[in-house]
Amino acid sequence: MDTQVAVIAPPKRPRGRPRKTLGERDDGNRRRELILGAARLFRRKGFAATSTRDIAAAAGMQSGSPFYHFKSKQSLLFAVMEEGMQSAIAQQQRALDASPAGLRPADRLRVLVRNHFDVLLGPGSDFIPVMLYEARSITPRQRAVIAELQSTYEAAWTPVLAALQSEGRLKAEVKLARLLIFGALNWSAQWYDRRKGATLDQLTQAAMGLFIGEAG
Amino acid sequence: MDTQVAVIAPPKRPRGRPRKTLGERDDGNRRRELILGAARLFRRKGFAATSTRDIAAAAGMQSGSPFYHFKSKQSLLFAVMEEGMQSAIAQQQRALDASPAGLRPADRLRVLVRNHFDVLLGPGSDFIPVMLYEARSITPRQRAVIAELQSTYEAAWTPVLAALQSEGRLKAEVKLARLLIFGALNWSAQWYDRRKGATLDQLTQAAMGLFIGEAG
DNA sequence: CCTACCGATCGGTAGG
DNA sequence: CCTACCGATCGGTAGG
Repeated sequence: MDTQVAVIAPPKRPRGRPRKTLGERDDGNRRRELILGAARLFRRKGFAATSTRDIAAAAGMQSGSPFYHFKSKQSLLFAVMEEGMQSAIAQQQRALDASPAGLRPADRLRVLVRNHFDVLLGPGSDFIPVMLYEARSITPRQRAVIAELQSTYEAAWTPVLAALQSEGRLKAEVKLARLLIFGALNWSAQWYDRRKGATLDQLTQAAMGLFIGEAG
Repeated sequence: MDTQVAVIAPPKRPRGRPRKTLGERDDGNRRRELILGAARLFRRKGFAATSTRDIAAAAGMQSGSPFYHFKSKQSLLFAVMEEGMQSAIAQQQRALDASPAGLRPADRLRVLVRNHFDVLLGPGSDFIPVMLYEARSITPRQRAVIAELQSTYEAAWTPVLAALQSEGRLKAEVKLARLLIFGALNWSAQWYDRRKGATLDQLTQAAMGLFIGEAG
């Protein structure tokens, strides 16, 4: 009679994993799921308070598996930030491309502000808030990469603000104005509730009124 | 011959503790040192990434000693926030009391903005940034206490903004304007560097220009 | 407030 | 990607 070593078989894949459609490869899919889940958790609980086990569970994995895709928890955070910035840049470019050619500075600013609220508060957008609030948890080198992406994003704003200033509609130094404006917008990630209160259009209207006296 | 159990005597009080001046009691002093050190560490590294050992060491204590003064790490965080808000309220009240009686709304706003920058960016003021960025780490009940204090602080702003709006100088809904304005100001805690760049007066000027078109 | 300690949890890894 | 695990660290406590 041979000895039964494992009396109780461990449940196989206790949490449901996303089933693959026939013939569908998921090369980078699990990696994406990790990034998505991490973004959500990092935003809700903060980077330091989120365990890699939380993240693994959110993707239906075992506790050690995230390290097959990412060499460290920190590199996962960096991936969230980098991906967030890259898609924000792309989204902003699309918004600008979709707007009429001869737009006057005030209307151009409105496009940028409205799009920024989308990036920040739109559905499924935890990436940018995480980037904004967890910067101290990445290395200086990683921070430099993110800063570079931020510069690209902000580059679209500077000429618009400069034009408004020379029109006399923006009464503050451009560089400080940009910092203050981004503050006003970014802070909304802390208080905005999609389910109640203002719509993103109303928010945009209020911001435009505040910054350049554009009446509703 | 008796057995020597402890061969190497542990160093007594390896870290220098603050020496007491003759006759000076330090009833609440150590508690204050803990709060002060915690505020600095929470701001620099974040609540979750700061260990109670870090905090103890900053106050020259052993690792278990903070729990003689606070029942948990979280209650220490709450103490930082509560104390921060209470002194911010007091400081704002002093600023208002010290300003001339018949001040017009725009100048009253300037006093509030300038004082807010002081609260936020002045020397030794880690308390408010910690309160702003670690709200998710306290209990709902504690959050309610902080929210009450914030209401008191903000109460001074609402009539000023309402007056500016009816003057036509503020072109946005008062409630949204207040949220956007606090965002613009609060965000400065993320980027302002006391050692370079603008002074707090210049910051105030830029903010006034942006919000109500007050030219330099 | 210190000493000595505990149970829990954490990020990460070797080997498959 | 899972299994099984490790060393380190953490918040907190009993007893003095």
